[in-house]
Amino acid sequence: MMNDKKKLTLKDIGRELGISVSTVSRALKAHPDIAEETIKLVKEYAETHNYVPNFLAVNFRKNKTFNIGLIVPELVHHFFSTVISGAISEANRQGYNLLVSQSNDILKDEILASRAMLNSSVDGLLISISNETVEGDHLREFLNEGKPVVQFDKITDYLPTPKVIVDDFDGAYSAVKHLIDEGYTRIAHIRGREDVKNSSERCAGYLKAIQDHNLESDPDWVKVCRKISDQEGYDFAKELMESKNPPNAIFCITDLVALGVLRYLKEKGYHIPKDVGLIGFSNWMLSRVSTPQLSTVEQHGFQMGVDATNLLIEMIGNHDVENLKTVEIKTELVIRESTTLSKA
Amino acid sequence: MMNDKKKLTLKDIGRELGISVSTVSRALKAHPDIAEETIKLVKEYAETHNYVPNFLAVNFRKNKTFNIGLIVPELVHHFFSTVISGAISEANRQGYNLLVSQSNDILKDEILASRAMLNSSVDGLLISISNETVEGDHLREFLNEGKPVVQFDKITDYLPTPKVIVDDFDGAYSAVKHLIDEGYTRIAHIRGREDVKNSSERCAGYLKAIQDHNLESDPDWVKVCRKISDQEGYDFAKELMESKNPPNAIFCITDLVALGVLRYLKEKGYHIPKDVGLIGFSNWMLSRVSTPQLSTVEQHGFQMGVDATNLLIEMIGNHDVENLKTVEIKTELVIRESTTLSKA
DNA sequence: TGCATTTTCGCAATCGTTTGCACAAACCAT
DNA sequence: ATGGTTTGTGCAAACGATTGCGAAAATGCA
Repeated sequence: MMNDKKKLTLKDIGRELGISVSTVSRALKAHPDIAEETIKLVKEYAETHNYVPNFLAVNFRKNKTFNIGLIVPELVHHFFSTVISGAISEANRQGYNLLVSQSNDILKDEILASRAMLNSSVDGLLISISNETVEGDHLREFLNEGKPVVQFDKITDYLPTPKVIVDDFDGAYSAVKHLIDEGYTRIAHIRGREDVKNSSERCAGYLKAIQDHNLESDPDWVKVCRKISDQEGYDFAKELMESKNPPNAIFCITDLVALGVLRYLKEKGYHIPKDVGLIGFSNWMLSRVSTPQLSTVEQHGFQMGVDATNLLIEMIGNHDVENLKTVEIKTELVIRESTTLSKA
Repeated sequence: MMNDKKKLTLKDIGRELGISVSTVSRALKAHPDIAEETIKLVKEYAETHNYVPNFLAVNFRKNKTFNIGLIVPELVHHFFSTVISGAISEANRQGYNLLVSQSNDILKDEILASRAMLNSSVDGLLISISNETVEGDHLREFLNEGKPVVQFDKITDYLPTPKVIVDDFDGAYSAVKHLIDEGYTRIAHIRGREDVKNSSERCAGYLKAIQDHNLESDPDWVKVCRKISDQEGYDFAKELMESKNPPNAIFCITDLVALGVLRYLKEKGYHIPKDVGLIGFSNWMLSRVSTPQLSTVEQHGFQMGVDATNLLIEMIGNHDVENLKTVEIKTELVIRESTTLSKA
């Protein structure tokens, strides 16, 4: 019994009340031109008869959808889902809905997803680009139609849009500084691909911290992950520890990789944090429930989602404002068991 | 330099080509009434001038948005984000976009989210209800407007909608049977709240397996989590193992809880799987990267997202079809180190 | 050649809401 | 009373695409 009852329209109300459609429309938004009396009459009728505007018509008329698009490389990912959570929260608060899609880190998929969103007429786009995205012509299409784009986390500087990013450099620096403060002297880093900005920033922060404290550094102590998997962590840990010059602490690009490292170290009987210090990045749930619990760097993903959404909605409002601001979100060191040598 | 160039409309094309709007419209969809020649002409013009229909207008006219709403209790959750991933994939494949929102397991938020979606005019809704949802009047509003709803995972039988669920009973049964096959005889269960269907189903499967194999059972072996946290797992493990009648295997409602159990057991020096067998549910990434790796039950969340979306889109097509089918997705046992006593 | 089809296209209404403008009624001041 | 302002309302166009219907042009057949 699909109850396909026709929805009430302005025309219906006008007919019933013996007034014109335009008056009804204006009365409902309490336009100053309309008599108080009429406004009350209309509003009451609308209320009791449960009038709800046809948003398809409104959107069409206003050329606005109150929908925002969001594209991430991967949805099933602690950090990104946290960002999305923040974006939804803020979008809803401001009366917007969020359309979500993912690129699987494949450019072709990202283009498809963005086209689908452009078509479905979102008012703006939040995007964390795929590893394969460089030029981003598909994103320019948004700008060409006057629809704002805000990049977050994984960004490209090729596109003239505002950006919301984590201060990766600083986060990495303080993670490594923490290791140093705890007394570790031979610190390795398992990083991500060179062409991904976040991973380069973190690596730079790592190097700077080492340098600032005049610690030994060894090119062989920097390993490059391609897939950011725990298995890579395991394998690189093996490589590092079996080398002629093994480190006594490892800073990993992300918690998952650190967990792989942890697995290797425990398997070989190393004591953590006594023999080897270990710190990750991102503060996934993983890091809190592992044994020992992993020290890590909180990225405030929720806040990133909120900020990016805010920026975007602001731009949707002021169409003509050229906004190229970059918001940098400060990280926060989360110290747990895997690095607290001083208390071990 | 917001490039607010007006988009090309049918009217523009008609004017340029000296034909009427209606002919242009029909030509673009190769209507049989239109001459081949005209069709080619129009299509070529549209192509080279990059015509793209104004979907706001189309949607308004057709009273359809090609958007689907999806609401889950929690977005930052391995299982749910996996389901969403499947839903997005299938929705996009069929030309739909997915609007995502979350209820935080709070009824009030769920109502807000569903209203927002109803307003923004989705064509249908996928929902996994919050723990607080019982009657679901806010979901009836969808049905009343002729918009189909499909429930998945966390469902209520009060609503006349199709459902896609995991065969929790069977999954739990086979998990426990696996423990039994491995030689465990005293099996405890840490379950979820009684008023949540999934957790009751799993508990029922557990009990049935125990009973079918004539194993000892003890009411004190069934513990009830309220928040499904790892800390609860830790605490209940302590309770269980310190009791007068400690079990030698534990089946947990979810991997996270199992991880808490694992933490306790390792802390107290129990060997897993030799001293105590441990199996979780859901196959989160957590379970694969813990030490020892956790046995668990794969729920095929991605498939659930795909199936639910499929069902919904089918119903959007056939508005009048009364579809109350329930799709039950089979689970799959994932055997890892934490239960393989026979090989330990 | 004349009439009946068929082919091809345009007119105009429609979806529901918004909004510029005109206009009538009511008011005020001179 | 006259002219001018204020107040309240309605008319009609507009947004862009779709579609039923009618009509002109082209074709077929006798």
